Amino acid sequence: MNAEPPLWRIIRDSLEAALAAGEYPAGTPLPSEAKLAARFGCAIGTVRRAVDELVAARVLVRRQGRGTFVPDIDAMARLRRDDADRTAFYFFHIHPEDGRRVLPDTELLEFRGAVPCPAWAAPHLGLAAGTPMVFARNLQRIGASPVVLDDLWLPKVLFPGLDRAAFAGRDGTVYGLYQRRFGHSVIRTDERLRAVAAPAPVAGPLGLEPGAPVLRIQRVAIAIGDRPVELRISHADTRRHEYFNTLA
Amino acid sequence: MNAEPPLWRIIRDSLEAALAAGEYPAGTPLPSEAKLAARFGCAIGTVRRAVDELVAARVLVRRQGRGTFVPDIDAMARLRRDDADRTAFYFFHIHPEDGRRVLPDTELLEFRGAVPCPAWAAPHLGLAAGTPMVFARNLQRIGASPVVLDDLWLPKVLFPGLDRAAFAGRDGTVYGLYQRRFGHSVIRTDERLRAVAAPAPVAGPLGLEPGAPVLRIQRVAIAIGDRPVELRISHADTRRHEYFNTLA
DNA sequence: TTCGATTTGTTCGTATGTATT
DNA sequence: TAATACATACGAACAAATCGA
Repeated sequence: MNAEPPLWRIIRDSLEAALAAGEYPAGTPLPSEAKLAARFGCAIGTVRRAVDELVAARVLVRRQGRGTFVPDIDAMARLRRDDADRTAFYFFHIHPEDGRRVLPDTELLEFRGAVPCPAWAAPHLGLAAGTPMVFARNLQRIGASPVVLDDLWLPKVLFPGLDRAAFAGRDGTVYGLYQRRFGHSVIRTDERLRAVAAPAPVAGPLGLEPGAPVLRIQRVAIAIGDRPVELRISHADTRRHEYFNTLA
Repeated sequence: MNAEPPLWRIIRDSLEAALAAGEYPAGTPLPSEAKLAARFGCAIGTVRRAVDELVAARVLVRRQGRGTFVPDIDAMARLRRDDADRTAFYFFHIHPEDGRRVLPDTELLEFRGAVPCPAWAAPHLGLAAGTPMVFARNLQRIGASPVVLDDLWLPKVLFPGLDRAAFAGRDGTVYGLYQRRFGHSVIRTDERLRAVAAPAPVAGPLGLEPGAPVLRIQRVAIAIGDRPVELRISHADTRRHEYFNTLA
């Protein structure tokens, strides 16, 4: 009874699996549409339909005359720093209330190369409590003032050899680091937001009174192939900044 | 030097303009792709490309064997009440922390058919301060407990004849009412979130102490044709509920 | 229930334009 | 300039879903 899925869906899933397996990292183009059509034994239009889906899901980008690529997260951020285009800021949602878009400066406050996964964090990443994790605490400044405090939890097995120097000395965003060095291209985030009274360890770095209302953001970053790669707990001071969200 | 836009984009914009002008309301199908192709003097594939874009933007939905329609907001909500599908809950982001998805029950606390637009609200809707507005205050309950307090501001000129009875006696969501009665199909929202100390008028209905941290959501709802139709200030008690957001 | 008309969904193939190297 | 790769547009055939006669 089960009708088989259309050919373009088979091709799309096949491509996504190859991308998740690490073929065609961010710099290298996929085979041309003509070659893919030959490989799959189908018309070029069918390949285009499959790629269209992956482009819509932000897994791939097309460059006319050049080829089709996994997007380079940091390259997009660099090219469009003061642009109105959303894509560069896809994962950076805290902006000044006047609507300007500015990428934050980040200071590494703490780094631990191997800590057991807390029980509360484990289910969000599909892990068992106690799994070895990398932990980092970042303070993000927009302009001069501290605005966001991030706690990052990374499954150690996905980030082999990541140490404090590599983390702090990265060139670009943490997601760029994940992509370039470990092949994890983040394409989606699931976020849960709450208003909470600032705990003391959060209030201090943000320059707030303990108990002041802060925005608590729990984010799971998901890489190509639906693999969760990072759990992040952020606390944001929203007196002069806002969390922007466009649903379209 | 300015290359003219491709044909499919011209067709897409033409269709969107027609939809924004009120042709083809939610129940009635668009002309078939073959008819549209004849009308625009192009191939059927070109029409499909244009419609593809509008489907991706959630402006249209296709039904094989039936036709292409503007989606009926309430019908989607009814069909998928306890479904995992996101679409029905596109505009309802507050959910119990356990992840269940439940549509809230709404109680109308206040309704004013004609109030001048406050100066702080005017720019968000592209209006002048003092423009006549409809104002409503809703209390949303999830399960038994009050969770969200909404203040709605609607440009009166867009909602002629809307009175308390029609507003309170609606069948379905407010966005369903906007669509069925006034032809405003909301397809996008821009939201700005902050954590604030609950003002007294908010704390009372939510059963909170004044000053407790609450999530403040400022939302502009945008209908087909990029027309802002509603400004909503919500305050949510996030002790037992969360604001969910998936970026994909 | 069956059948046919209508409409969208899938797949094929071709030709030409535009951007990049 | 030439080769390559994606973008646009055309056209055709058949499949699958829907609806009414």
